[in-house]
Amino acid sequence: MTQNPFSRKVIALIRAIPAGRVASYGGIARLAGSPRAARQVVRLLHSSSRKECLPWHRVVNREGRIGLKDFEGYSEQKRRLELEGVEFGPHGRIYMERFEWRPTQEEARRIAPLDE
DNA sequence: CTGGTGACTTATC
DNA sequence: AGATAAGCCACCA
Repeated sequence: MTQNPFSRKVIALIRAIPAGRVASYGGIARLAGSPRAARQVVRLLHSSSRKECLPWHRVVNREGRIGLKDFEGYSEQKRRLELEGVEFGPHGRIYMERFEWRPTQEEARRIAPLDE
């Protein structure tokens, strides 16, 4: 399991993304208290998405585009999202203004307390 | 310790 | 819109 606070928060936050919504790597990192740690979110998705049963497909990049390459599961992620009602526009870009999950400060703190 | 790496992001052109 | 560069940070060989 992940012991350090940052990792635990990231895991908790990803788990909290509602179906039909998405979050960005940087957004999760920001909610977890480290705005610059987007690449650590990626690392955790690699190491824990399966073991922690995370809704990994709900995490995309800031532009609303899927980060995976075609041979890495791009189509599976897109399929999972579309199944949840997430809509893609031109250039495989999700309408983030409609689908990005933006919890309030209080919700975020409830999910990932700052004092761990 | 050092250097390489990544499902990123921001700034610039 | 696409390309490039630099910053980022935890992990790992």
